[in-house]
Amino acid sequence: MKPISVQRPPAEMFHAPTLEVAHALLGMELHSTLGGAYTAGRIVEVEAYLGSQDPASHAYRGPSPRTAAMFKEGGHCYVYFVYGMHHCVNIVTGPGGTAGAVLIRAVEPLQGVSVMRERRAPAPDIALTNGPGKLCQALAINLEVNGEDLRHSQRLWLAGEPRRSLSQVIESRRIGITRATERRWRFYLAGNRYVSRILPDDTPLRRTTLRSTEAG
DNA sequence: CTCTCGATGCGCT
DNA sequence: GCGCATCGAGAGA
Repeated sequence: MKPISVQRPPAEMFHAPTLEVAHALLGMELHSTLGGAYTAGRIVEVEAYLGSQDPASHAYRGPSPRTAAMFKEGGHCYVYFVYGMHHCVNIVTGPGGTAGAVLIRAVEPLQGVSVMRERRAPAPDIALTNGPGKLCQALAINLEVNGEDLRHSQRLWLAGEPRRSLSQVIESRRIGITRATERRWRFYLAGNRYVSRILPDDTPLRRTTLRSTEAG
């Protein structure tokens, strides 16, 4: 069994710029007691959505009943229902009134794998949590916890230390959207088995500072 | 492996 | 009506 963290991250991490929160979440853990069982997974793939500055964001045109949770303070979650059958979960970023969010696209199972198998049957183990809809099913995440404060919740919460090194992070274009596809705001852990998709033009994340010339 | 397509509910134009 | 931050099955390379 892989080690599980019990410590919640500092609440300040959710007030960093959304892209930084997306990076920091990689490697952290998402824990759930929803559906009458304890399940948890390590976050291995995320996408950033920058609210009013991002045509691909559900919040681009401002708040609506559906997207109200995105406008909460950083550290809450935004859960939505899509394609008539799937749920997806986001970590909200920034101060209240703004709508940054980080979609959790894949986790690596850490706890409650047998329960995940029951919930996801007949999927093979590799497909338990390697997609945004799949992981919500495995962790029993649904609209019941839309808007939950993950900083204090006993039903759904984050654990572990925010990531600092970006050396194992791959940058990619976002999956399944039709707008703003040129913005490479999908990030995942290099080599991780549970990443949902590898695209031909994926590249290691480049540092944006201290970099005056192209790579040699 | 890749591509295509149907399922299925709901928010928005 | 249209389209959707998806998934799984099936066909073909």
